[in-house]
Parts: sequence; structure tokens; C-alpha cells
Amino acid sequence: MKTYSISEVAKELNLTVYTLRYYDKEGLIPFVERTSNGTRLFKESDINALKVIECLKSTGMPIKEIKTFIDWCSEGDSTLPQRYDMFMERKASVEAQMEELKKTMELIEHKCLYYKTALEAGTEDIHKKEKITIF
Amino acid sequence: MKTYSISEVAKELNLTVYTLRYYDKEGLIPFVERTSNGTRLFKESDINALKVIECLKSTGMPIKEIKTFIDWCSEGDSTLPQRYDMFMERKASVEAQMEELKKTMELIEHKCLYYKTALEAGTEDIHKKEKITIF
DNA sequence: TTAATCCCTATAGTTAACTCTAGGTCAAGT
DNA sequence: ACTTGACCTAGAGTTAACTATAGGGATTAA
Repeated sequence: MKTYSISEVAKELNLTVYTLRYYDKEGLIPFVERTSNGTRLFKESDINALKVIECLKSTGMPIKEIKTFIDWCSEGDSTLPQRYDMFMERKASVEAQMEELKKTMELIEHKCLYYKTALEAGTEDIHKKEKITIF
Repeated sequence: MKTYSISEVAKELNLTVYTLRYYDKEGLIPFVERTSNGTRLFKESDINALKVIECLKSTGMPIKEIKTFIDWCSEGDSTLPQRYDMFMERKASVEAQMEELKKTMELIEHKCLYYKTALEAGTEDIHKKEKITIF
């Protein structure tokens, strides 16, 4: 079975070797095997697991909570309910983040317009006259 | 003109007074006036400015960059191009974040399904048989 | 008038998530 | 034989963004 070195995995996932070792130290990747002298050997499935970890991280989940999930995975079928709930919570969280981003986008787009108009007029005063000032 | 105390503003914006004083120290709200003995008096417009600051923060913009923007605002019309460019960049960034979140959501939803099926079957092995394993 | 409750500053401490350094092992190339 | 360049651990350092503490001033309620 093909394996990858830590630096190959780092490159593939746009992480540093420091980060990967840090994840290991924090218990996120206990399944990664080692050679007799301690060198980590990453399997394809380990890289996939890391992709899930990165996905969870991108939802804003802290590393400690991700570790809890990894621990559940190691414990087997008895933790299926917890893991299901966790992903449902993540889903709700991502939905909320999308809503937030939408609102943010509205304000940002408003400001883009605000500054476009001001730039064309050469002065911000145009908005004071028009009473559309926000800032 | 009506003014607000730091704790009123904190409550309104779901921040702490610590955070507001920290923002002040970092130069994000140089326009907030003071009484003779140093107590901050927030105007309605200051609260609106803080809402814009929170919006920028929610796009992932670091406080130092927000300060740069605030400085530009103080400098007047000569910095309109920079400010316009900044908001256009923010817009692009938020668009990218939305794309990212969408991809994240796909994986999360996939895992929700994965665990729903496993939960119904009582075991994760169902996926090993069906070869839909991801993790 | 005194106690509570707000406000202030300066500065120290915290937390998360890295990021780096020192010191060492091991395999491959010259 | 020796240098280069991967890899390793333990532990120190960094950064951002708070968060809290100590010590003090002003206003208000009893």
C-alpha cells in the first residue's frame, strides 16, 4: 500500500509539517502509523481523514472538539449518536454562518457603491448632501 | 444630542466594555468624544461606525487593517481610492468565503447522511460493505 | 457620609493555533 | 567517511484578540 511522508502530505493539503505534527500531538491523527524508527507513514485514508478535519476546522470548530470526535471514531459504533448529532450541529452552524455572510455581503456591497459614487464625485460630501451617509 | 455610555454600547453590540476599550486603544474609534473627566460618550454615529467595524471583522479582516481604513477615513477625500479598493477586496474575499462554505456544507451534509444511515443500521460497517466510506 | 456602581488607565494574563529551535537519528549520495 | 537533507521530540516563542486585575476618580441612593 502506498504511503506518504509528512512533507508530501503537508504539500498536498497546504499545511506545514509543523502543523501536522501539532495535530498529531493534539491527538487528531492517532491512526497514522510509524516506521520502526518513528517516521510517520501516511496512508491515503489518513489524508482523507485530514481533509475531514480541515473541513471541520473551516466550520470554526476548535481543535479540542475535533479531538473529541476523533476519540468517538476510535470508540466504535456506540458513539454513532454523538457523531451524528455533532454533524447536525455543524450543519446548523454552517447554515448560520452563511446567513451571517449574506448580511455582511449586503453591507459591503452598499459600501462599494457608496465609495464608487464618492470616487466619481471626487468627494465624500456627495453623500452628506444626499443623506445616505452610513459612516 | 443623545449619547450612550460604554456599557450601553457594549450591550447593544454584544461586545464587552473590555473589547470596546481595546478597540479604542488600537485606534479603531478615535472619533468617540469624552467628558472633561475622561468618560467616553458614544454618539449614534459612533455606534454605526462600530457596526461597520464589526462587519469588517466578520469578513476576517484583522484589527490592524481596520485601523488603516479608519486612518484613511480621517485623512479625507484623498484616500477615497484606497477605501474603494479595500471594500472591493473585502467583497471578493466574502465571495470566496461563501464558495468555501458551500464546499464545506457539501461534505458536512454528506457526513450527516453517512451517520444517519449508520445510525439506522446500528453500525458503521454498513458503509464498508457499500463502499461509500469516507472516514 | 458612606457604600455602591459606574467610569477610567496601565498593565498583566489568557487562549488558540500555530511556528520555530535545539539537539538528535537515519539513509542516501560523493 | 562524511555531508546533506529528510525525519524525530521536547519545549520555547509568537500572534491576535481579547479578558482581567489593580488602583483610582466621579456620581448617585440611603
